[in-house]
Amino acid sequence: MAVHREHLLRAAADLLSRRTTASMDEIARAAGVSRATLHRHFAGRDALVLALGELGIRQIEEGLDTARIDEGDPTEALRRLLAEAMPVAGFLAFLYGENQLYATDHMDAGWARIDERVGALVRRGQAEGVFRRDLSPAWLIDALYALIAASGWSVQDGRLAPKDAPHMVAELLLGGALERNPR
Amino acid sequence: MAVHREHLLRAAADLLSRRTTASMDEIARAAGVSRATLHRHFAGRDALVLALGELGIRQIEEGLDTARIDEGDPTEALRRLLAEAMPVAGFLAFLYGENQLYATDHMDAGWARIDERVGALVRRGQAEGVFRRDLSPAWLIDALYALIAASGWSVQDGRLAPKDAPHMVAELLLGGALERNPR
Amino acid sequence: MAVHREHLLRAAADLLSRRTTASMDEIARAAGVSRATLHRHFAGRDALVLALGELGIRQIEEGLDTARIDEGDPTEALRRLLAEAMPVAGFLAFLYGENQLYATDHMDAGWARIDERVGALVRRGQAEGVFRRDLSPAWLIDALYALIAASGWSVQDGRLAPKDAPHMVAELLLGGALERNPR
Amino acid sequence: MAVHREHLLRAAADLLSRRTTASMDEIARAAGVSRATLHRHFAGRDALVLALGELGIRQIEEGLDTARIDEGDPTEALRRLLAEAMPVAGFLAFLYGENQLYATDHMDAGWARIDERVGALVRRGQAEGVFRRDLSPAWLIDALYALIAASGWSVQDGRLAPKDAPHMVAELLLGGALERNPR
DNA sequence: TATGAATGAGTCTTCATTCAT
DNA sequence: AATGAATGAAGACTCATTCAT
Repeated sequence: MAVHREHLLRAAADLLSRRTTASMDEIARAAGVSRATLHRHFAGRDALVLALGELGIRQIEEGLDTARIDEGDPTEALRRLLAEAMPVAGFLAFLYGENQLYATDHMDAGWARIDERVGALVRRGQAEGVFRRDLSPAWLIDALYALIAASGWSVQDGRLAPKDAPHMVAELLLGGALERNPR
Repeated sequence: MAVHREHLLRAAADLLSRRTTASMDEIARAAGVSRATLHRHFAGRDALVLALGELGIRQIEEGLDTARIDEGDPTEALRRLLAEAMPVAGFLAFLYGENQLYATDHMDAGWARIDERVGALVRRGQAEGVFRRDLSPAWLIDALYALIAASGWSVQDGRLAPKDAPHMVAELLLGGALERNPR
Repeated sequence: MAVHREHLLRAAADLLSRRTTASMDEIARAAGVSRATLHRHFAGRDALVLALGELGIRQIEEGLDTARIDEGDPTEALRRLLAEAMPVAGFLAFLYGENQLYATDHMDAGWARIDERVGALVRRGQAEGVFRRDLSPAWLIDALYALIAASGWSVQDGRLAPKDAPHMVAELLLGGALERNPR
Repeated sequence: MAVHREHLLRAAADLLSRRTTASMDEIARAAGVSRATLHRHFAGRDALVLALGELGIRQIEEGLDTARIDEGDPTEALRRLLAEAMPVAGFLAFLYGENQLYATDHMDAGWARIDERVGALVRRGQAEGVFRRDLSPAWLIDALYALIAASGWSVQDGRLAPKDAPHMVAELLLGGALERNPR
C-alpha cells in the first residue's frame, strides 16, 4: 500500500502537536507504517521536523493568500487571517516551540517571507491609524503568534471551545481586556 | 565544596530557560558540579523539574503577594503583577512549556492556587466593569501567561528590549492593538 | 531491459574490489538496476559473494589452464601464472579478504583444487631443486596470494604502475629483495 | 572497577584482528564492559578505529626504535624490524585492511613517518648495493607490509607456526623463492 | 521481468541513573 | 559530600530482504 509522504506529514503533525517529544517509532506507528518506512521518506528526525516546518510555511502562506491580508480594512484583514490560522493553531503551536526551524536558508527565507507579509499588514494598520503605534510591529507579530499558539493549547486542553477560539483571539488581540466604556 | 540546592536550581532554571532540552550533564556542568552530584541533590530529572516548578510557584506567589493584586484598581493590580512577573518571564516561559508540572498533588495545588488568585483578580475586574465580560476568565488567564512567556522569548531572542517588555505586555493585554481614537 | 547475471557479477566485482563494504544498494546502483532486481538474481548478499567466489575460481582455473603450470620450467610456469593473475589482481584481492568463501562444499572444493594445483607447481619446483625447500609450500602459496593482492591494491592506489606489476611481483617472489651479486 | 582505556584498546585490537566486522557490542563484551562504557571512552566506532590506528603507529614506531633500523647492515636491520613486527602481525594485518586510517592529518602524518623511516632503510640498502634497484622502494615497502600481514593471517589460520613466521617472512622477502645454487 | 514501496532485524549512540571510591 | 566510572534502557538509523504492482 503506497504511503504518501503527505499522509506521513499529517500524522506526524497531529501527533507532535500533542506530544512534542514523540519518538520516531511512535510517529511511525501513528501513521500506520514501520519506523524504516518513515526513515525512507524522511532521512532523519531533523529532516522530518524540517518537512513539517515547510508544511507549516505552506499552510500559513496559503492562509495569507486566502485571507487577502493586503486588502481592505486592516482589522478585517487580521480577523480573516486569524480565521485561517485557527484550524491549524495546534500545529502552529508545535512549530512555535521548535527551535531548529531556521536551520536551512530555505526555511529561514520562508519564515522571513511570512513575517514580512504579516509585518506589512501591521505597518499598514499603523499607517492608516487603525493600529496603535506605541506597540512595535515586531512585538505585535510575536504577540499574534503567541496568542494563536495559546489558543491552540487551550483548545487541546479543553479550556477553550474550538468555535470560540477565533473570536477570543481576535477580540483580545485587537481590543484588549479593558472594557471600552467603563461605568 | 558544599553545593547549595538553591545554587543548582538557579543554574538549572537559567540553562533550561534557554535550552529546554538540556541534558542532566549540561545542567550539571552549567552549575559547576558533576552529574552524580546533581543526582544526589535531585532524585532524577523529573524531581529536578518538579523542584523548578515549585521554585516557579514560590516566585509567582511572592510576586502576587508583593503586587497585592487583590487590592485597588484591577488594572493597576494587573500592571503590578506584570511588573513582578517580567524579570522571571524567561523562566516562566520554560515552565509554561513543561507538561509534567502537575504530576503531584502538591504541585497541582500550587498552580491551582495561583490560577485561583489570578482568576479572582480577573473576575473582580469583570465585576467592577473594568474588564470585558465577553472574554472568559480562563482565556484571559491563558492569554496573560502566553504573553508573558512570549515576551520572555522575544527578549531572549533580542526582538524586544527588556525594559520595554512590561509596557508592551501590559498595553497589549489591557488595551489591545486597536487605536482608541481612530482618525 | 533484460539484465544478465554476468553483468551484475562484473559490476559487483568491480565495486567490491574497491569498496569491500559496499551495500547491496550501492552495488545495484553501480550495475544500473534496482535493489530488488539484484535480489531477484542473487538470493541474498551471501549468495552474491558466493557467486563472486565461483567467478573467481573460474577465472583462476582458466588462468591455470592457460598458463599450463604443470609444464616446463617451474620458474617460467610461475611467471606465466602471474601474468594471468595480474589483470584480475584487484578482484582477487577482494576475494582474499572474504572469510566466508568456504561456506559451501562446492566452493571449498574449488579453492582446494586451486591450492592443489598451485601446490603441485611449488612442490615440483622444490623437487627439481629450483625452489627453496626451507620455505614450506603452504607459506609460498600464501605469500604468492598476498603479493598478488598487494599488487592489486598498490595499482588501485596508484603506487604501482599496472604494466610494472607482473614484473615486480614475479621478481620479488622469485628472487627476493637481495642483490645477487653484492659488491 | 576502573577500566583503563589501554585495556579496551587491547581487547578491541584482539577481537578486530580476528573478526574485522565485530560490532561495538561484541567488542565491549570482549573487553568485559558494557557498550555504554565503551562509548564513554571512544566517542564512536570511528573514534575507536582511529585510536587503534594510533596504537598501531605507536607500536610500529617503538619497533622501529628498538630495531635501530638505521644502523648496521641493511639486511640485518630488516631482520630486526621483522622480528619486532611479527608479534603484532595479526593486529597490523587488521590495520592494513582498514581504509579509513588516514582520515585525520595526525594519523596521516604518523603513517607517513613510518613509511619514511622504512623507505629510508630500503633506499639505504639499495644505495649500499645490498638491495636490488630494479624493485622500487614503494613496492618493496608494500610487499613488506603484505607479507607481514599474510604471515599474521597464516598464523591465525594455523597454516604457519608462530615461531617460524619471522624466518619465513625474512627469507622470502630477502632471498625469494629461488634456490641460490640450482643443481 | 523489473521495480518502487515497505519492513524486521540489527547496529550505533545517547541519556538518565547508579555504584564504588 | 563529591565524584569518576559504569551501566540499562531507549531512541535513531541502516541494511538486507520481501512484497505488490
